[in-house]
Amino acid sequence: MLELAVLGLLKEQPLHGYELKKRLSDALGLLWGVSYGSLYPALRRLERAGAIEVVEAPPADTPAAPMPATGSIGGEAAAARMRRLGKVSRRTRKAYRLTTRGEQMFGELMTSDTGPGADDERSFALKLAFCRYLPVDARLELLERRRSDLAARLSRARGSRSGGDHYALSLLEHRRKSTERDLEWLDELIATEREARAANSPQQGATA
Amino acid sequence: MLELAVLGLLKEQPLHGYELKKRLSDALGLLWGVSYGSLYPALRRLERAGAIEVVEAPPADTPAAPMPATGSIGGEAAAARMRRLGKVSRRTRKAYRLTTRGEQMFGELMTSDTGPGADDERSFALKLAFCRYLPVDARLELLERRRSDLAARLSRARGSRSGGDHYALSLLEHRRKSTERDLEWLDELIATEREARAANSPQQGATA
DNA sequence: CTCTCGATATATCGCCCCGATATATCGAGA
DNA sequence: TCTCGATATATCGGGGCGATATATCGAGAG
Repeated sequence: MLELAVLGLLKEQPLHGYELKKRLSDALGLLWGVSYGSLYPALRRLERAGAIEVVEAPPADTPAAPMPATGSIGGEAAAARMRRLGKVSRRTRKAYRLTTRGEQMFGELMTSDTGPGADDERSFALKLAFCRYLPVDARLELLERRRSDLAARLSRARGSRSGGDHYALSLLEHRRKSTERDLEWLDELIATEREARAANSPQQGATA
Repeated sequence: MLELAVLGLLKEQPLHGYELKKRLSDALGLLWGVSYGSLYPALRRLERAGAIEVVEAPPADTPAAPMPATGSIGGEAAAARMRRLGKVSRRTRKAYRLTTRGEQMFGELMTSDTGPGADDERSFALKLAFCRYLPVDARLELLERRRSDLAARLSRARGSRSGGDHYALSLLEHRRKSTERDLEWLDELIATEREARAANSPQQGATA
């Protein structure tokens, strides 16, 4: 799960742990605030698996690892000043870059079906956030698999006879409605996606 | 989290692990299917903490632990038959009973504020499921705390300017609407609760 | 000028939860 | 008889989380 998030973020550009944490908590903070206690072990796992590799980031004069000027890593000027003063500070800062193996792993994770588990929602939201990296057919498959999962859950919810007090009943009902809304939303997404596919490759309808 | 669920179920009657698992997965399975890998350690923790204690459940002729006839623990007839035949089978079956300390811990867990964390929703749903054991004021506090948490999340969601592609935007928007629905639902619950309180003790409005 | 404070940055620890798996008994039916 | 599914308890590895430790750096207070 976390692996996928990291891989997805690193597809754009190399980043170091702190920045990854911020992006996962803020930008992708739709749901889910990742902790260092999971992030750094995840980075080590990915490194061990050969999916990412360290690039020596720091002082701006290292041409080997050109970090984008878009403030993602600050402090280069300061580091340069220190070096001029004869100090070697260089606080430990490692940036990670996606390898070919990492790209491959990203693709596998994006299309793998972990089955409806506990963090269903997180998992789907994450995949949706990186949906743009998938070919159109894979996008549709992702959306439709989610749709069928939710539909199954809904019919299960409808089937179970109500046991419990007022509060439990109300919660159950609210969640049922909520799932229905989710399905409607998914249907919209699917429709949009189908239109886009039809517009981009209309010959598919004629040849197949 | 799991502790609270176990404690809550044991308030009704003593149960053994397997039955607890079933009830947590089915009856309370609104969300959340607990695994043995968490349940048995949780039982051990609770036992260590003195919140629950083992009652020797099995063969129906043990008057010390009168299990309710409501099929929660089956197999007594079979066990009796075996005993008649001279066999001592007695497959290991331990039922757990809530202690006074356990009742106390339940109260603490129900009213404690873990703050908006990851399993926000689970936690609230769980507390709502056992809401009936709380005094009315505590119920209202529970509902209102949840309301303020959701309201905070909503305003945060509204505040963050949209960054991301079509999919991320759509997801964000959908989740925003979803939270709004949740708030409406909570408001209904709160209103109902207030009416109930007013009906049960109308003098409160006059004396205070 | 110094001192502290908050942001930057990496890393680890213990705890909880989960899925998978092992083990064993028992009733029902092939 | 033999297998299958339900009953029942337990453990293992691994991931995620909150808390915490450590260290540097820029900025503002005194």
